[in-house]
Amino acid sequence: MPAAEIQVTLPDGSEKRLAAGSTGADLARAIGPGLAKAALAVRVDGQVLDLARPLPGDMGSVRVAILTDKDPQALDVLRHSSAHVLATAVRQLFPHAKIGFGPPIDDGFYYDFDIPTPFSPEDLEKIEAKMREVAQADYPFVREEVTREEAKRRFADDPLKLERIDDLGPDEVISIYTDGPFVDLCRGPHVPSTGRIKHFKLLHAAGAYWRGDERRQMLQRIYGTAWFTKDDLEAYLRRLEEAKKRDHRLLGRQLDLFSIQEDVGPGLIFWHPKGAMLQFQLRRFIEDTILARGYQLVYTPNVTREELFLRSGHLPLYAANQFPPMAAGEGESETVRYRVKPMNCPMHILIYAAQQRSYRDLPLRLAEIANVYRNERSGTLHGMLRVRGLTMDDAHIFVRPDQIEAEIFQLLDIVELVLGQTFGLSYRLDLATRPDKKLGADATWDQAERALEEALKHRGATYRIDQGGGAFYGPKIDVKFNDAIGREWQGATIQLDFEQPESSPSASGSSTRGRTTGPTAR
RNA sequence: GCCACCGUAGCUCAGUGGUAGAGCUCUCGAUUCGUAAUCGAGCGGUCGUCGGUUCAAGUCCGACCGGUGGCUCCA
Repeated sequence: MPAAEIQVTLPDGSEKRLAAGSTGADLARAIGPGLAKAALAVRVDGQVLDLARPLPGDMGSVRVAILTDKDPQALDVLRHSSAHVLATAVRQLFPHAKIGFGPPIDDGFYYDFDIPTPFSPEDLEKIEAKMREVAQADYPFVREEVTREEAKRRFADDPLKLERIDDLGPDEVISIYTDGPFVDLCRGPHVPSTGRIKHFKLLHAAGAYWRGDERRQMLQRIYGTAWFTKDDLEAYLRRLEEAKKRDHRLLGRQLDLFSIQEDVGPGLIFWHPKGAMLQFQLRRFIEDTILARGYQLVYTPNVTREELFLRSGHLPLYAANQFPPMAAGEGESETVRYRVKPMNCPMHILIYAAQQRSYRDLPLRLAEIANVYRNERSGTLHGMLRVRGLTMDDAHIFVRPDQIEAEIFQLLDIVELVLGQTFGLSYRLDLATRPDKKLGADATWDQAERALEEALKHRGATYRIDQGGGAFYGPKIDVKFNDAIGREWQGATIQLDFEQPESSPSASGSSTRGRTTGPTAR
């Protein structure tokens, strides 16, 4: 027996009674005509829903907020709806385009299309013009719930959507949204109609693998941005312009700090005198910082017999990122393969293992500001922020299990001192857990992941879980920050490794290795 | 690596297959009240590289090198 009335509690604590089956729009109207006009969506017990959805009436009083353009959550809704308008326009101009995903993102939205010929800049202009027509037409966003069979029938010509439908769990509600001529499989919510979307701009097109998987087909992605007011849109576009002026690649040239020479190769940095002085000062600062915290400096070779990286487990799993081997003659006729080092771990472990160690020696903190070379994929290179040759502030700490937490605390302190206090960067912590390609037993991973998470929790740090983002030898805490253009980069990383000490000939089985990489980049 | 776009003077960029250009910088000169940009002149280019098409290629085609944006912030 459904209740004849539903009771809602508004954000200001007041309560309202509505007839059963009333929608968010009904509630807004009941509160006032101004709000009814400004309303975009509702938030019911924390969940954002379409204005046209009936409010749930079967669980007593619900907390309901009417979302307007004042609410940041409403901006996501607007952008999600903008993505649908984009797809609506593309389908009008390119009826054969198959649709992928079209979510809201920070500062905007995108939509992926499977289309034989990629979009040209002129296409984007036409699409944006068509989007304005779609917005002007003020099509309502109509939601319906369908069965799995019905959904498959409706999207029979859209293989990407069919794949998505197959991935939906048996209990999930399948909803589709229609705006004018366009129908999309979509979770929602959306603004009431396309007319609410007024201030937007398409930014650029780019290739993007279906589901981010490079083994799958390449789709054509269109990025755009959308805002509630013209001022917001213009301010955003201005911000992009300003950010361009602060691009380190531009400043590097203007201030004569560094260059990259085609004769030498991509991702390899030449530090000019002024830039080198900056690096010199930074190194001194880092060295002072870590020496004061019980780290000991070491220096190790830049090349090594390949054997070392075989033993450490790097080669099978990391070879794609290492430069190919070079040969050197040794002895009478023998040729031995050498590798440039991409990281220092095996080297530092050799120093640790060079003599008998007692648990009394722990923690042993070995640090090196080292040049390493990695064969990064050409498409990922970017100025000084993604390179093939870099100088890393790298340390390996050999610890007993009961010392792990204290060391992680100190590492996070160093991160805060350098990134936060010294450079004023706001950064984020990610706990990256075991990847598919990995060494070691699950029990070891359980232990390592738990140790990192405990340290984060005890410190009261906020962090996110990066599922499967760990290194092949252990989980890690990644420190990420944004550059002047708003792009995100990985700075420091704190990693736990139970494996390499074990596979190393004389390292103690009870020791564990922590490792940190600082922000010194080259 | 993959997709798109781009590569012309030190920098920013124009340049329907037919004799390589502009602004800024720089050098010199003039002028001045000219507060880094007043006026004039000059310097500066195998048009990324290699090959092809053509009577003729910066322009069209191919390969390569390099750069820019992007490659799950999941229906």
